Amino acid sequence: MSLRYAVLGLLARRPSTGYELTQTFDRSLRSSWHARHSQIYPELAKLEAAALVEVVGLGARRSKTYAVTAAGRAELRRWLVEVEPDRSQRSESGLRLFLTPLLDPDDRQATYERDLAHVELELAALGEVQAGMQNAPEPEAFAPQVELGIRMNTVLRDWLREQIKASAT
Amino acid sequence: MSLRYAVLGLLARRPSTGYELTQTFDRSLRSSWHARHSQIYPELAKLEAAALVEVVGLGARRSKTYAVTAAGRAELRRWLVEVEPDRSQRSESGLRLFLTPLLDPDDRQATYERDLAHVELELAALGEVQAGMQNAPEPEAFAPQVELGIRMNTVLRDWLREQIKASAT
DNA sequence: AACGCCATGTAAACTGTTACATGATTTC
DNA sequence: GAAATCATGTAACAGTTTACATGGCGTT
Repeated sequence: MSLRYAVLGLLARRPSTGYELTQTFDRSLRSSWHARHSQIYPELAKLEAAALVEVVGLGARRSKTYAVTAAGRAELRRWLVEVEPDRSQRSESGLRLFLTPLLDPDDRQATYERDLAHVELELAALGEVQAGMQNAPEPEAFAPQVELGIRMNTVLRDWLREQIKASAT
Repeated sequence: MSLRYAVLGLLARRPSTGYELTQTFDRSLRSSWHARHSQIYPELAKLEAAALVEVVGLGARRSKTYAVTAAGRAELRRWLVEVEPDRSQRSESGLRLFLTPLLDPDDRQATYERDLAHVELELAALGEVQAGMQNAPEPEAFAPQVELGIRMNTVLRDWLREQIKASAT
């Protein structure tokens, strides 16, 4: 059921085509939700049928720009404030981290180093998002969310460094 | 494909019945992976057919205790060390946090406070896990993983407090 | 006119949840 | 002996991924 609200929420940020949503899922939302175009296009059709979004423009290559309707905005708000959140998560990386103590020291250190390299790339990418946000086209209130991402990744980076140092002994 | 390795990994920690695995998924693994018994029992049957686990004991109420085989351990190691991790995540809470700036200040503050209450419960639960780990029955190398969970939740708690304070102005 | 990217859509296979179903053992 | 919990399984449905399919537009 979350996909519906993910799409609704992204469209509430700015009207977009299905193609643009697909890219936003890959870029901004990859750390919490993911969806392929094969899921997005049918969902847009369903949302349109429910009058929660509408086509506000046709562009090149028969692209359709969607925007949320008033009803869509109300439904998004209702979900965000009134529906009890599902707190369960699904993270293969989390599972791997949980199981890493089962490995012998060499393998363990190798996987921690692989993870560390990835976290550092992630932090660099988030730093760029943060730097590029001053000259954003629209007033962006999402700076704190980026900041949270940076803090989370920093904690993970430091923890990985500690584990690597500890297993080097 | 991760479910297979989640089950294999939990059995590598200690031999268990399907019922016990279900509980472990709910308790220790709820922050990164989740599975219901309806998924676990068929997976155990498949793992047994692939000779990665075996039944090592029959208990009361026709319960079966499974343990990983040597082949299972090798396969788990191969996955952890050699298979490129899928870094994508699935977290409804993350999605909600990402969309919260769309709400007006009152609603936003209310959702942050709901989240804060939940994070504080989570931290309390993790504190208990940490405290109860000294007198664990088996040598546990999972203390750092618990520590990481605590640090992550602490960062989130502090961030939520900041947002609440900021929106109170 | 060939290549690459933009853009949308559908079908089949796989994964995960909810609901149905049954029986054993312990506790009161 | 009734109720609660332990314990395992299957079936129907919902959600997700992978693969298939098609065509438009811009560049070289």
